[in-house]
Amino acid sequence: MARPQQFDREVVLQKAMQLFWQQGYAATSMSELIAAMDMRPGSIYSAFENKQALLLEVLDYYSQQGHAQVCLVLDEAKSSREAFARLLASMVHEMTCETPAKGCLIVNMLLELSNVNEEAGAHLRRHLQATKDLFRQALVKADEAGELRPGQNPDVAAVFLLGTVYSLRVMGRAAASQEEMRILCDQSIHHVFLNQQD
Amino acid sequence: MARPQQFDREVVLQKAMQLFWQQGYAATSMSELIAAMDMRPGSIYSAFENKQALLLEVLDYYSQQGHAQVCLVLDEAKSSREAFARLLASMVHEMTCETPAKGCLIVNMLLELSNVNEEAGAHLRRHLQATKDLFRQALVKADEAGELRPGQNPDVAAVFLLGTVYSLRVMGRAAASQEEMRILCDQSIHHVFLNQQD
DNA sequence: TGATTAATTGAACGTTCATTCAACAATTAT
DNA sequence: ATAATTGTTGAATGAACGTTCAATTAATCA
Repeated sequence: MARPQQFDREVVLQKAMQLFWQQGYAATSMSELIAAMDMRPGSIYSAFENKQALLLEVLDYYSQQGHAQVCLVLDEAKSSREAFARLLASMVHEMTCETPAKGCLIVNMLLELSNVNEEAGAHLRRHLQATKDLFRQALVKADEAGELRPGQNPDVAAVFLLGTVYSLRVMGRAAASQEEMRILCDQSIHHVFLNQQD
Repeated sequence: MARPQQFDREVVLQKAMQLFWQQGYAATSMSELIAAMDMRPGSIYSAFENKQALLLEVLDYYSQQGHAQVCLVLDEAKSSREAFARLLASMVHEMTCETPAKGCLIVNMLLELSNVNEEAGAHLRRHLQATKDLFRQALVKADEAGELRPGQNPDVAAVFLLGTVYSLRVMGRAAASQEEMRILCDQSIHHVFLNQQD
């Protein structure tokens, strides 16, 4: 028995996410958010509390989507090597299909905010830890299936592959070429996994 | 025949650098710079033009110091393997000796600014390209000395090792452990270089 | 010593920022 | 219809931002 919301929460969250992703947190003003979300100040503040809370909800939304994407790719491939190769390749595509590249919202915000915004920093580190756990989980199976190179183990490989992801995220913002990124991915995959014919 | 400057340009640049490094560009206000540099607004503006120009000079200063440090380490070690191992180890130390870790000014600023500050972005990409060139140059010698693993070459290895540096920079801000960083470094060095006994 | 030059000072400027709120609109329940 | 409830609106708010500038200070030179 009241007036219904005119906006779709997920749609306006995506609009806000695009801006934060492209420009960063501090460089995105409420005026720009108001324009992009097509909402008036009062509506935004009644729906999201304030700019900080809006950011946190955007981060959670991105995080959830990211993890779903990772799980999907890791689960449907027929080997761990192929799974991680596809995951890295999709990131290379993501880092190069737009100019200028937006990079990764999480890594961008980690480097912009982790020292000046404790709450955001905690969200971001939690996400990265969860991603590492997903990697590790997939690599335990890979190890049991004998897919890992001698000297590798799930813990080491998870650190190494997450590091490769970080590299790609930075290279994206550095405007590195697709070729360089592919080289890095190939090297990393080759370092962790046995060749398929083995 | 005029009043001499009261401040040492390098000293106040370092003060400004510390703030930008710790907090980022947007999160560092002129008020904070005024306090840290112990200069009044007019002095800062007459010496550095404005906040943007101050940043660019800080970036150039950091860049110059960074390259000097890289050259030093790469030149004085008795093998390329040891040179890069020491370089990465010093970065691990840099990423973990302070809490919260400041990371790397260049990578921090790249992820905060490259999409919203064209001039800063250009400076940052130029620095990263120069670093890659330094790496490549050292790796050409390593290749000639037969230090590289089969399948490696200076171009590929430079991309890979610069990627490792990016990983460390992000891990620093993610509050990763020294142990994780050491694992990543060991893996990368082992991937690129032959074992010393070979 | 007085003139000249340059550096320093700090109050003040206009702008933009994130945020608030009273008035208004749209829906449901009675 | 009317009351009750909630969402929307947009002008207004105070604070903080980067920046400016007239006045002052400190040095050199004639």
